[in-house]
Amino acid sequence: MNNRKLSIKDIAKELNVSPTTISFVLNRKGKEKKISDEVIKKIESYVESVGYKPNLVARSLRTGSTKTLVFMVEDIGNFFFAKIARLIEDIAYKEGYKVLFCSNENDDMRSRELLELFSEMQVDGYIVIPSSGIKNDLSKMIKNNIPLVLFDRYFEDLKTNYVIIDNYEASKNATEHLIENGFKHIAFITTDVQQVQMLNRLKGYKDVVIENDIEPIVLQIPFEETGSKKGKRIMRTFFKENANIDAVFFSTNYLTRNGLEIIKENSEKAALDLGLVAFDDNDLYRINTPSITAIAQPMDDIAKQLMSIMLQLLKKQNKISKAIQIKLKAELIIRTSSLAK
Amino acid sequence: MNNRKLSIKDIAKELNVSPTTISFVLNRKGKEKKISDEVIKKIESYVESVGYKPNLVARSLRTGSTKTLVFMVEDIGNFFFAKIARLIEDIAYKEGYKVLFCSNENDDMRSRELLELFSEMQVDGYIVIPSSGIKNDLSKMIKNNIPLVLFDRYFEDLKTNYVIIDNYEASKNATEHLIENGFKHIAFITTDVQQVQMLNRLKGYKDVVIENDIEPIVLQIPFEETGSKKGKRIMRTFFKENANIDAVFFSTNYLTRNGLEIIKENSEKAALDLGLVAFDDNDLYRINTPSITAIAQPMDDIAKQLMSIMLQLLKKQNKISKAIQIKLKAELIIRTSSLAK
DNA sequence: ATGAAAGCGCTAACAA
DNA sequence: TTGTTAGCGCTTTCAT
Repeated sequence: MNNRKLSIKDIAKELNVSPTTISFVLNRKGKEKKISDEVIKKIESYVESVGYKPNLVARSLRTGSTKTLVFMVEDIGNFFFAKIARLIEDIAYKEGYKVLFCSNENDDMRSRELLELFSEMQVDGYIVIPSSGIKNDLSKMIKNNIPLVLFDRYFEDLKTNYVIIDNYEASKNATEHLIENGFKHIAFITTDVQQVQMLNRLKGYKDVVIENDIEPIVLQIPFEETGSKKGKRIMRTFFKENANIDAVFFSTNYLTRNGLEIIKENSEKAALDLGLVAFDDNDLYRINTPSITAIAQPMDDIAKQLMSIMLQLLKKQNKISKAIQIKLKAELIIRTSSLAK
Repeated sequence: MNNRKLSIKDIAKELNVSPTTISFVLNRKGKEKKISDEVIKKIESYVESVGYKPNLVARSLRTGSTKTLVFMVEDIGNFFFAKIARLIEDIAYKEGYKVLFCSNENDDMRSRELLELFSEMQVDGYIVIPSSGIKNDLSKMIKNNIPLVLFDRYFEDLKTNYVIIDNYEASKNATEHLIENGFKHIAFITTDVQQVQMLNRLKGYKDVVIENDIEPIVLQIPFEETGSKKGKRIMRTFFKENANIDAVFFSTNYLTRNGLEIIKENSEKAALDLGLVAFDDNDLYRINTPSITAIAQPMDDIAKQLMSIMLQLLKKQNKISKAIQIKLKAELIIRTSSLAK
């Protein structure tokens, strides 16, 4: 019933060897440091038998590295982010890193607080979806040569590493697809946030629609209201005032959810007749009636690229090289909701 | 361009005070330790001006507490777990704790590795969904008085803190509801894992069905096959061999997803005629056609209770009291999928 | 009202 | 081939 945890010192005393030797053996540097097989065996078997576990906090203090990464998104409860988180987790642990997930609520203050906290925690690297007002904070991190990779969005005038998808093209493809299927009054429902990824989605839609001599019909819901009663009211009014709409393109997943609900309120029949495309796929779109056409981001690839960049940064600290910027293609998964009626 | 981070020592030298004094001031013990206002102000403003940030690793080594919790679930990418994670995160950060999320894949080896890692990291507490073979590991933790709360499931013969829902009752209610709506051949689709929560769901179904002189129709898919092609084949065969089924009760969310897909393969019409209840709610069930009746776990409450227990444990270490065990009620959200056809 | 000094558990440069 | 020793940056007891 010895309560206090064993330390290297205790073991050293017990075995009549120095802490150094034990440290070497434990870190598998035994051979390298030419510790005799006999001693190695003695230490290993003793350590095994008493179930000694090293204290990582002490090691981190000494080495300056915590082997911990941060993964910061808007909301870790969101389907898309949760899935990416899972993929990141897998890769990170395989490489010997733990990862702290956190949600910044797309809020600058919160982002700042979190970044500060993690900096105090001495985490080794950051994978983040930036809220729109933290460019300066990120810029400082970059100057201090802290491993940082953005994703989902970025700042045009900030030389950061990032992994994004080609939102413009994805949006164009989806809009073209709707037009090809005979829809003439295509609404685009989005938020009013001024983030590159959202603006590019909007632009993709607009460009195609105008090119085809179709009038854009855009609804921009205030960001704070995307989930609220008021937001729903705004959508309801929008549909009422634009009764001629024959297709809807939702720019992000929570808008799809709320939008579909409102569309169904009126009549299930109407819902079936409407052309439909959603940005971001969901497991359940496949089994919906009608199954919902969606733009699927390549989550596996995003996670892989993020971690590949991160691991590179982690290795060659200091050697400042230019930013790695990766743009991936999203896939339009055509299901029945967007086919000619 | 001073690269190295400032330490308390540096500041002490600069201001001609001792590290002790600074530590007191930084930890808001200035008043308590009767440091003069003048010195307090001097230190605070200097610290502010140079942007000094304490090193939490060093603090943890010294204090023995990392202010970090672990939240371990099957798969953090799963809708239900991700939502709870988000709620836990909120509460934890408010209380000054960070939380490490991780997925154990319901695998004992992986669970063990993770627990070991976190123990080495000196985390302060554990909130976990246990895989079935780690009872002994948990038992050891409890003996060592490590703050631990289980959820979703537990071991009958292990005196742990836990938060669960009344699966038996939830399942009974759902089954009764289907019977009341005139369904006579109700299938129950589940996995073959021998976990309390799953067994209770099965039992709830069976008891009600037998009580009503209805023959149970149960499909238990091997756990490893729940997502695989083989699993789908098993389901397909099951539906073919039990053509008289008029309602299906899915015991968990991934089974619902795959099951619905298979049901729809044959005919969308058939899918509409089938009575349907799913364990665990999903945002999209509401907007499905038909909207899907689901058993919703009280996620908010689960998160609150988990953290409330955890915070209690964290406070009164050592004082071994008896296990806190909480059973919450799930809610049957009746939508159209389960109504009399 | 403030400071000196020890020590948390580990690693690594240097010594032997 | 192994040991001595000095810290990593902080907190806290004890002294003044």
